[in-house]
Amino acid sequence: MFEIGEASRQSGVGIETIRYYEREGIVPKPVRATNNRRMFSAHDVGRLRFLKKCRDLGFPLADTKTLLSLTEGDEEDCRSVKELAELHIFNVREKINELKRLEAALNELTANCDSGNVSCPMLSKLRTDQ
Amino acid sequence: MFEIGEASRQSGVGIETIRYYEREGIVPKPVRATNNRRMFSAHDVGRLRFLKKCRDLGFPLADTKTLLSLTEGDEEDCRSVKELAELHIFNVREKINELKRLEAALNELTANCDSGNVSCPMLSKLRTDQ
DNA sequence: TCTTGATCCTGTAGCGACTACAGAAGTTAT
DNA sequence: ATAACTTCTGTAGTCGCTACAGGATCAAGA
Repeated sequence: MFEIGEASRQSGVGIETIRYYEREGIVPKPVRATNNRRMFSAHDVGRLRFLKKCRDLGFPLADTKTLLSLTEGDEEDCRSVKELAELHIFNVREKINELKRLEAALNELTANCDSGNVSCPMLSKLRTDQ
Repeated sequence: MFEIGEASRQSGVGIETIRYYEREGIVPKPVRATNNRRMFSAHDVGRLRFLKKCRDLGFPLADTKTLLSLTEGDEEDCRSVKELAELHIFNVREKINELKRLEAALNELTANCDSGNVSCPMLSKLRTDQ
Protein backbone atom coordinates (compact mmCIF):
# COMPACT_ATOMS: atom_id res chain seq x y z
CA MET A 1 0.00 0.00 0.00
CA PHE A 2 1.25 3.43 -0.96
CA GLU A 3 0.57 6.96 0.09
CA ILE A 4 -0.66 9.39 -2.52
CA GLY A 5 2.78 10.71 -3.45
CA GLU A 6 4.05 7.24 -4.27
CA ALA A 7 0.85 6.42 -6.17
CA SER A 8 1.36 9.62 -8.14
CA ARG A 9 4.97 8.75 -8.95
CA GLN A 10 4.12 5.22 -10.02
CA SER A 11 1.14 6.19 -12.15
CA GLY A 12 2.26 9.51 -13.56
CA VAL A 13 -0.98 11.11 -12.40
CA GLY A 14 -0.48 14.27 -10.34
CA ILE A 15 -1.42 14.28 -6.67
CA GLU A 16 -4.02 16.99 -7.07
CA THR A 17 -5.39 15.18 -10.09
CA ILE A 18 -5.77 11.94 -8.14
CA ARG A 19 -7.78 13.77 -5.50
CA TYR A 20 -9.79 15.40 -8.27
CA TYR A 21 -10.57 12.00 -9.81
CA GLU A 22 -11.74 10.82 -6.43
CA ARG A 23 -13.97 13.88 -5.93
CA GLU A 24 -15.48 13.41 -9.37
CA GLY A 25 -16.12 9.72 -8.81
CA ILE A 26 -13.78 8.66 -11.63
CA VAL A 27 -12.03 6.30 -9.23
CA PRO A 28 -13.45 4.73 -6.04
CA LYS A 29 -12.44 6.30 -2.75
CA PRO A 30 -9.28 4.63 -1.49
CA VAL A 31 -9.06 3.27 2.04
CA ARG A 32 -7.67 5.55 4.69
CA ALA A 33 -4.93 4.85 7.21
CA THR A 34 -5.55 5.72 10.87
CA ASN A 35 -3.85 9.07 10.26
CA ASN A 36 -6.50 9.80 7.61
CA ARG A 37 -4.08 9.47 4.74
CA ARG A 38 -5.22 7.76 1.57
CA MET A 39 -3.68 4.34 0.98
CA PHE A 40 -3.48 2.97 -2.55
CA SER A 41 -3.20 -0.69 -3.44
CA ALA A 42 -1.31 -1.93 -6.49
CA HIS A 43 -4.67 -2.34 -8.18
CA ASP A 44 -5.57 1.29 -7.44
CA VAL A 45 -2.28 2.37 -8.96
CA GLY A 46 -2.94 0.22 -12.02
CA ARG A 47 -6.25 1.99 -12.46
CA LEU A 48 -4.54 5.36 -12.31
CA ARG A 49 -2.01 4.21 -14.89
CA PHE A 50 -4.86 3.14 -17.15
CA LEU A 51 -6.49 6.53 -16.75
CA LYS A 52 -3.22 8.23 -17.57
CA LYS A 53 -2.83 6.27 -20.79
CA CYS A 54 -6.36 7.06 -21.91
CA ARG A 55 -5.91 10.75 -21.16
CA ASP A 56 -2.57 10.79 -22.99
CA LEU A 57 -4.43 9.34 -25.97
CA GLY A 58 -6.71 12.36 -25.79
CA PHE A 59 -9.87 10.59 -24.68
CA PRO A 60 -12.16 12.97 -22.80
CA LEU A 61 -12.38 12.21 -19.11
CA ALA A 62 -15.95 10.96 -19.49
CA ASP A 63 -14.87 8.47 -22.15
CA THR A 64 -11.95 7.47 -19.98
CA LYS A 65 -14.36 6.72 -17.18
CA THR A 66 -16.44 4.58 -19.52
CA LEU A 67 -13.37 2.70 -20.71
CA LEU A 68 -12.34 2.10 -17.13
CA SER A 69 -15.71 0.68 -16.22
CA LEU A 70 -15.51 -1.55 -19.30
CA THR A 71 -12.23 -2.97 -18.05
CA GLU A 72 -13.62 -3.62 -14.62
CA GLY A 73 -16.95 -5.13 -15.61
CA ASP A 74 -17.22 -8.90 -15.93
CA GLU A 75 -17.45 -8.80 -19.71
CA GLU A 76 -15.41 -6.56 -21.91
CA ASP A 77 -17.69 -5.11 -24.53
CA CYS A 78 -15.18 -4.86 -27.32
CA ARG A 79 -17.69 -3.32 -29.67
CA SER A 80 -18.36 -0.42 -27.30
CA VAL A 81 -14.65 0.13 -26.93
CA LYS A 82 -14.15 0.17 -30.66
CA GLU A 83 -17.02 2.59 -31.23
CA LEU A 84 -15.68 4.95 -28.62
CA ALA A 85 -12.18 4.78 -30.03
CA GLU A 86 -13.26 5.25 -33.63
CA LEU A 87 -15.38 8.25 -32.79
CA HIS A 88 -12.40 9.68 -31.01
CA ILE A 89 -10.12 9.00 -33.97
CA PHE A 90 -12.64 10.74 -36.18
CA ASN A 91 -12.61 13.78 -33.92
CA VAL A 92 -8.83 13.83 -33.89
CA ARG A 93 -8.74 13.74 -37.70
CA GLU A 94 -11.24 16.57 -37.88
CA LYS A 95 -9.16 18.65 -35.53
CA ILE A 96 -6.06 17.99 -37.60
CA ASN A 97 -7.83 19.15 -40.75
CA GLU A 98 -9.11 22.24 -39.04
CA LEU A 99 -5.64 23.12 -37.82
CA LYS A 100 -4.19 22.57 -41.28
CA ARG A 101 -6.72 24.96 -42.74
CA LEU A 102 -5.78 27.40 -40.01
CA GLU A 103 -2.09 27.02 -40.74
CA ALA A 104 -2.63 27.69 -44.42
CA ALA A 105 -4.68 30.79 -43.68
CA LEU A 106 -2.02 32.08 -41.31
CA ASN A 107 0.75 31.43 -43.81
CA GLU A 108 -1.09 33.38 -46.44
CA LEU A 109 -1.73 36.25 -44.07
CA THR A 110 1.89 36.59 -43.03
CA ALA A 111 3.33 36.03 -46.49
CA ASN A 112 3.72 39.71 -47.29
CA CYS A 113 4.48 40.67 -43.76
CA ASP A 114 8.04 41.98 -43.67
CA SER A 115 9.58 43.96 -40.91
CA GLY A 116 9.89 47.57 -41.82
CA ASN A 117 6.57 48.01 -43.59
CA VAL A 118 4.86 51.23 -42.78
CA SER A 119 1.43 49.67 -42.88
CA CYS A 120 1.14 46.03 -41.91
CA PRO A 121 -0.40 43.93 -44.70
CA MET A 122 -1.63 41.30 -42.27
CA LEU A 123 -3.48 43.81 -40.16
CA SER A 124 -5.01 45.48 -43.19
CA LYS A 125 -6.27 42.13 -44.43
CA LEU A 126 -7.78 41.41 -41.06
CA ARG A 127 -9.35 44.83 -40.99
CA THR A 128 -11.07 44.75 -44.36
CA ASP A 129 -14.79 44.94 -43.81
CA GLN A 130 -16.32 42.39 -46.07
CA MET B 1 -25.81 53.03 -34.23
CA PHE B 2 -26.94 49.49 -33.46
CA GLU B 3 -28.20 47.64 -30.46
CA ILE B 4 -26.24 44.62 -29.29
CA GLY B 5 -28.28 42.08 -31.26
CA GLU B 6 -27.61 43.85 -34.53
CA ALA B 7 -23.93 44.30 -33.63
CA SER B 8 -23.80 40.58 -32.93
CA ARG B 9 -25.42 39.71 -36.26
CA GLN B 10 -23.12 42.02 -38.21
CA SER B 11 -19.93 40.88 -36.53
CA GLY B 12 -20.63 37.23 -35.93
CA VAL B 13 -19.71 37.63 -32.27
CA GLY B 14 -22.33 36.30 -29.86
CA ILE B 15 -24.23 38.71 -27.64
CA GLU B 16 -22.97 37.17 -24.43
CA THR B 17 -19.47 37.17 -25.86
CA ILE B 18 -19.66 40.87 -26.69
CA ARG B 19 -20.63 41.62 -23.11
CA TYR B 20 -17.84 39.34 -21.95
CA TYR B 21 -15.31 41.24 -24.07
CA GLU B 22 -16.53 44.46 -22.52
CA ARG B 23 -16.23 43.09 -18.98
CA GLU B 24 -12.71 41.86 -19.70
CA GLY B 25 -11.64 45.17 -21.20
CA ILE B 26 -10.97 43.64 -24.63
CA VAL B 27 -13.14 46.33 -26.21
CA PRO B 28 -13.95 49.78 -24.81
CA LYS B 29 -17.32 50.26 -23.18
CA PRO B 30 -19.85 51.32 -25.77
CA VAL B 31 -22.04 54.36 -25.23
CA ARG B 32 -25.45 53.83 -23.71
CA ALA B 33 -28.84 55.02 -24.92
CA THR B 34 -31.16 56.70 -22.42
CA ASN B 35 -32.81 53.33 -21.83
CA ASN B 36 -29.42 51.98 -20.72
CA ARG B 37 -28.97 49.83 -23.80
CA ARG B 38 -25.54 49.59 -25.40
CA MET B 39 -25.22 51.38 -28.72
CA PHE B 40 -22.55 50.26 -31.18
CA SER B 41 -21.08 52.44 -33.90
CA ALA B 42 -19.93 51.05 -37.23
CA HIS B 43 -16.40 51.35 -35.88
CA ASP B 44 -17.32 49.29 -32.83
CA VAL B 45 -18.78 46.63 -35.08
CA GLY B 46 -15.62 46.66 -37.21
CA ARG B 47 -13.60 46.03 -34.10
CA LEU B 48 -15.78 43.07 -33.19
CA ARG B 49 -15.37 41.71 -36.69
CA PHE B 50 -11.61 42.02 -36.35
CA LEU B 51 -11.74 40.15 -33.06
CA LYS B 52 -13.85 37.44 -34.65
CA LYS B 53 -11.33 36.91 -37.45
CA CYS B 54 -8.43 36.69 -35.06
CA ARG B 55 -10.27 34.21 -32.86
CA ASP B 56 -11.26 32.15 -35.89
CA LEU B 57 -7.56 32.03 -36.75
CA GLY B 58 -7.01 30.51 -33.35
CA PHE B 59 -5.15 33.41 -31.76
CA PRO B 60 -5.57 33.37 -27.99
CA LEU B 61 -7.75 36.17 -26.71
CA ALA B 62 -4.75 37.91 -25.14
CA ASP B 63 -2.94 37.93 -28.50
CA THR B 64 -6.11 39.13 -30.15
CA LYS B 65 -6.22 42.02 -27.75
CA THR B 66 -2.62 42.87 -28.60
CA LEU B 67 -3.34 42.71 -32.33
CA LEU B 68 -6.33 44.96 -31.85
CA SER B 69 -4.31 47.54 -29.98
CA LEU B 70 -1.69 47.38 -32.75
CA THR B 71 -4.36 48.23 -35.32
CA GLU B 72 -5.61 51.14 -33.29
CA GLY B 73 -2.30 52.66 -32.29
CA ASP B 74 -0.82 55.42 -34.45
CA GLU B 75 1.93 53.19 -35.82
CA GLU B 76 1.44 49.63 -36.86
CA ASP B 77 4.37 47.64 -35.58
CA CYS B 78 4.52 45.10 -38.34
CA ARG B 79 7.40 43.26 -36.74
CA SER B 80 5.41 42.64 -33.55
CA VAL B 81 2.51 41.39 -35.61
CA LYS B 82 4.74 39.03 -37.54
CA GLU B 83 6.37 37.68 -34.39
CA LEU B 84 3.04 37.03 -32.81
CA ALA B 85 1.69 35.34 -35.92
CA GLU B 86 4.76 33.16 -36.43
CA LEU B 87 4.76 31.98 -32.87
CA HIS B 88 1.13 31.09 -33.31
CA ILE B 89 1.85 29.22 -36.54
CA PHE B 90 4.56 27.33 -34.73
CA ASN B 91 2.13 26.35 -32.00
CA VAL B 92 -0.45 25.26 -34.55
CA ARG B 93 2.14 23.06 -36.29
CA GLU B 94 3.13 21.52 -33.00
CA LYS B 95 -0.46 20.74 -32.21
CA ILE B 96 -0.93 19.14 -35.61
CA ASN B 97 2.09 16.90 -35.05
CA GLU B 98 0.90 15.92 -31.63
CA LEU B 99 -2.50 14.99 -32.99
CA LYS B 100 -0.93 12.97 -35.79
CA ARG B 101 1.07 11.00 -33.26
CA LEU B 102 -2.13 10.49 -31.33
CA GLU B 103 -3.98 9.32 -34.40
CA ALA B 104 -1.27 6.79 -35.20
CA ALA B 105 -1.30 5.43 -31.66
CA LEU B 106 -5.07 5.11 -31.72
CA ASN B 107 -5.02 3.36 -35.07
CA GLU B 108 -2.54 0.85 -33.80
CA LEU B 109 -4.55 0.24 -30.67
CA THR B 110 -7.79 -0.42 -32.52
CA ALA B 111 -6.20 -2.41 -35.33
CA ASN B 112 -6.95 -5.80 -33.75
CA CYS B 113 -10.17 -4.67 -32.23
CA ASP B 114 -12.96 -6.60 -33.90
CA SER B 115 -16.45 -6.92 -32.63
CA GLY B 116 -17.01 -10.32 -31.14
CA ASN B 117 -13.73 -10.72 -29.33
CA VAL B 118 -14.06 -12.24 -25.93
CA SER B 119 -11.27 -10.16 -24.50
CA CYS B 120 -10.73 -6.72 -25.99
CA PRO B 121 -7.19 -6.34 -27.34
CA MET B 122 -7.30 -2.57 -26.99
CA LEU B 123 -8.20 -2.73 -23.34
CA SER B 124 -5.58 -5.35 -22.62
CA LYS B 125 -2.92 -3.18 -24.24
CA LEU B 126 -4.01 -0.22 -22.17
CA ARG B 127 -3.98 -2.36 -19.05
CA THR B 128 -0.50 -3.79 -19.35
CA ASP B 129 1.53 -2.54 -16.43
CA GLN B 130 4.84 -1.50 -17.80
C1' DT C 1 13.79 16.38 22.85
C1' DC C 2 13.55 19.69 19.64
C1' DT C 3 13.60 21.12 15.06
C1' DT C 4 13.56 20.96 10.29
C1' DG C 5 11.61 19.55 6.16
C1' DA C 6 8.76 16.59 3.63
C1' DT C 7 4.33 14.93 3.00
C1' DC C 8 -0.35 14.83 3.69
C1' DC C 9 -5.18 16.79 4.68
C1' DT C 10 -9.52 19.91 3.42
C1' DG C 11 -11.49 23.51 1.05
C1' DT C 12 -11.57 27.02 -2.21
C1' DA C 13 -10.36 29.67 -6.26
C1' DG C 14 -8.21 30.26 -10.75
C1' DC C 15 -7.25 29.09 -15.70
C1' DG C 16 -9.41 30.17 -20.99
C1' DA C 17 -13.06 31.66 -23.44
C1' DC C 18 -17.02 31.55 -23.38
C1' DT C 19 -22.15 29.93 -22.49
C1' DA C 20 -26.35 29.62 -20.00
C1' DC C 21 -29.30 30.79 -17.08
C1' DA C 22 -32.71 33.86 -13.74
C1' DG C 23 -35.33 37.67 -13.01
C1' DA C 24 -36.36 42.26 -14.26
C1' DA C 25 -37.15 46.00 -17.43
C1' DG C 26 -37.93 47.96 -21.71
C1' DT C 27 -39.64 47.84 -26.74
C1' DT C 28 -42.50 46.51 -30.74
C1' DA C 29 -46.43 44.47 -33.08
C1' DT C 30 -51.15 43.07 -33.11
C1' DA D 1 -53.92 45.66 -23.55
C1' DT D 2 -51.44 41.91 -24.43
C1' DA D 3 -47.96 39.06 -26.23
C1' DA D 4 -43.55 38.38 -27.90
C1' DC D 5 -39.18 40.03 -28.43
C1' DT D 6 -34.90 42.22 -26.88
C1' DT D 7 -31.96 43.92 -23.54
C1' DC D 8 -30.22 44.54 -18.82
C1' DT D 9 -27.37 42.79 -14.52
C1' DG D 10 -25.41 39.24 -12.01
C1' DT D 11 -24.13 34.69 -11.23
C1' DA D 12 -22.84 30.00 -12.17
C1' DG D 13 -21.50 26.29 -15.20
C1' DT D 14 -18.34 24.14 -18.76
C1' DC D 15 -13.49 20.94 -18.98
C1' DG D 16 -9.70 19.08 -16.66
C1' DC D 17 -7.03 20.17 -14.04
C1' DT D 18 -3.72 23.32 -11.06
C1' DA D 19 -2.52 26.26 -7.32
C1' DC D 20 -2.97 27.99 -3.30
C1' DA D 21 -3.97 28.66 2.14
C1' DG D 22 -3.81 26.97 6.50
C1' DG D 23 -3.34 23.15 9.18
C1' DA D 24 -1.93 18.23 10.70
C1' DT D 25 1.28 14.54 10.63
C1' DC D 26 5.54 12.06 10.01
C1' DA D 27 10.64 10.82 9.58
C1' DA D 28 15.33 12.02 10.33
C1' DG D 29 19.06 14.56 12.29
C1' DA D 30 21.37 17.38 16.21
